Amino acid sequence: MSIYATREVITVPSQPKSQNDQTKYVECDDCSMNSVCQPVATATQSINLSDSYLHRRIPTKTNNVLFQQSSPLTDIYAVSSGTFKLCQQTDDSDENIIGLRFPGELIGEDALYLKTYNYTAIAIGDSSVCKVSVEQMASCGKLVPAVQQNLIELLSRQSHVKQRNFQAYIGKKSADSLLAAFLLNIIERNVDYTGLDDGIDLPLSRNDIANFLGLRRETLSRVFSKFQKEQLIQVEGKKIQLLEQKKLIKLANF
Amino acid sequence: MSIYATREVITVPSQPKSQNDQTKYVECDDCSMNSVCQPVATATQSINLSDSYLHRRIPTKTNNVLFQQSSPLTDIYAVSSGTFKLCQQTDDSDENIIGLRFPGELIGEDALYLKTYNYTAIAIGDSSVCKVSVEQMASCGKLVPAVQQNLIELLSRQSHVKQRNFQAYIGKKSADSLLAAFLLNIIERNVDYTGLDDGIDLPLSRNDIANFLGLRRETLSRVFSKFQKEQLIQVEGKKIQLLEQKKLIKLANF
DNA sequence: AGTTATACTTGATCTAAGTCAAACTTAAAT
DNA sequence: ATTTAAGTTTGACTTAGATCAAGTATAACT
Repeated sequence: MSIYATREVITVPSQPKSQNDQTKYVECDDCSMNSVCQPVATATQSINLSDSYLHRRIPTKTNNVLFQQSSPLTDIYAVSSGTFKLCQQTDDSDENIIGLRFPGELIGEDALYLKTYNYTAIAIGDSSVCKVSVEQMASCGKLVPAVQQNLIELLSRQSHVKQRNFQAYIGKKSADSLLAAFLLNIIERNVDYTGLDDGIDLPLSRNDIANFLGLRRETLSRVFSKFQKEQLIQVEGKKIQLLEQKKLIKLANF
Repeated sequence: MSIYATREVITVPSQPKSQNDQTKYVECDDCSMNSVCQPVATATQSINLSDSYLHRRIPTKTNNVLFQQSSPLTDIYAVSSGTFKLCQQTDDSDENIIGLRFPGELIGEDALYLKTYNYTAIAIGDSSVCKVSVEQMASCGKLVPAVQQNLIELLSRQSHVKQRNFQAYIGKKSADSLLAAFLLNIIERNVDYTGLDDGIDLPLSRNDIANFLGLRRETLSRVFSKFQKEQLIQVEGKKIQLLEQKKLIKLANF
């Protein structure tokens, strides 16, 4: 019944394939989905259940779509490298970015309740994802309670990430505090999963960032310029370094 | 080991106790936590496991604290009537409202991952909650996989609520759109759980609403006045009726 | 390379929200 | 019931961000 029944499972090693591959993958140990990926020990045996419902590190090119809004739930995903944007179409046919997902974070888990996806998920920059078949995992869960226990922790973790995201932006209105909060939120989420603590490599355009934060691109541009002039950040194309995290935290009034 | 081991279980009927009790309780059928509250059928028996880990409809007076930020996780809660605010202390010792919870919604579920609560939960107006002991539910879960399956759905549902909340405010900056989004978000959440579709009875002060939305109380007051003059809403004290939902939706640019 | 399109930045005005101050309204206290 | 305090609304002025417009940089195309 699963539409993936005949598709080959892509197995990729935990470390980058070659020394030329500069892609920063999240370590499996640091990934949200880890708890449902690892071999599960039962009373009598330790088996790698995950192979039966898991596709690891599927390469996903820029602008590839993981799933479309309103389509029925089949899989939930974890980002293993790159970035994804979650979009909804507005009435005036503008694309609206309603969330971002970074390595180690889940995509589509809220559809477990809804049964259909509530947004379209699109790769920005070349990325990769791990994918679990909901149907197949459910079967395994009936056999092995630990799989379910792990899924519970995973969902709670994602719930916490969402709470943090919400807190980051609610109640902030000035352009300075919004951008500071945005940069810190991204850093925070990347520290959790990749260990980097002051560098961002974000393939989002200024336009998309402005759209997401509810600012005009001109205003965002001015704040970027100001932050650079004040030596709070250092920008080289899409790479952003935070030079003065403490001052940014003050600006974001965390 | 549970600190609640000696506390009496409060059992309250699903309907209000007397005809004088005007409190609007969420119906158990409509509650987030329903899936872990109802009797669970196993192969050989149908038992009401819930009594062993569940306290139903505990009355909670205004300003009562469910738990303090940073204290260790013991229970997760569902609001059965009233409203709760989730707060964090800022460095300058201001109270910061970082979320609201309405009947049928969960509180503290993100601590399943964290193991400690990440905010302080306070009743605004007389309220009541249902409470599950995490430790005791976990034991039951090992015996009865259905308990865990239900918890998974519950967490996914809450994840969806949080996504909707985030979407409601992200990218909105004008005072008009923020207030419209706020009112619609609350109505939406109350429709899900109580079936009312255009009335709000919100014990939050204007000051708290302004704080939450990142507006000044003067600005919020002006927008309230404007919305009333334009016949979009009707206000009587803490009761708010939405007269023109379509216009409000346009304002909130949903 | 040179052209065209797209993305980003900077400047000059205008408008919406912040700030400060005072009046009014509702709730609490004696 | 009267006083006091807390919450809310309205007005006058200032400031931050939107808007409109032009310019520069970067990427894509032939």
